[in-house]
Amino acid sequence: MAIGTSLNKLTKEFYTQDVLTVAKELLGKSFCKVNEDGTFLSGKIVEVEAYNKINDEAAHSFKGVTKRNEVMFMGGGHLYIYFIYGMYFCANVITGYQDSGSAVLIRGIEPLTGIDAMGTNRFGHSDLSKKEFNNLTNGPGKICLAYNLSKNNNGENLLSDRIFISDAQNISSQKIVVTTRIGIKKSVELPWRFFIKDNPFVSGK
DNA sequence: TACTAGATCGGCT
DNA sequence: GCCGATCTAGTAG
Repeated sequence: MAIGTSLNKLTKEFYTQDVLTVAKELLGKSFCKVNEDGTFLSGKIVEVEAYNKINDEAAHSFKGVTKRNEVMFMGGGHLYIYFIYGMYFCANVITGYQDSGSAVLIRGIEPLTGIDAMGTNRFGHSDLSKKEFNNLTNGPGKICLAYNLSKNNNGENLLSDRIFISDAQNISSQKIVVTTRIGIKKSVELPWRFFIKDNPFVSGK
């Protein structure tokens, strides 16, 4: 908890902004988790995608509240974690006010601290090869494995001292690349994927 | 490097 | 029943 309180944690006001604003401004910030044994996991967010209830058929919230997506309507600053393809989890940051149904999917992270623990979570061992290190957190499913995030963490509050995001200098707009989103079939034309140019932990190509 | 298929299961039609 | 906001291992070139 000392760690959580000493860092410059993002506030409720940050998360209640518009989903596209939050998505862009999350780039460069540190996604942090404190394990029960005190291990501090953190990494720089380098790739995100925005999802929105309005005009976005790819969003889980598009058709309204269900048991599965109810966290998306709980208001900015919550963590929405869902199960996909029978074996993986994906982590999203909820944005906007209550009932917004908008979220930012974390797709790429550059590991900073707790790398040994992340390696053990993902590959069963630390002391990673270069190849393993480069594949540690460059994708949404990989991030959840490395941070050991699962259904249990669905709905957690990012204003807590166990899982949170700490502030950092904004990435200059010249270093932010905007493209369409990956891996979806609907609303594919929306340019709502943002990543840091030339960063090796961006997923895909 | 590039493409293909397989793993595996909860949510929704 | 069907299919997905994924990842890996395998094969071919």
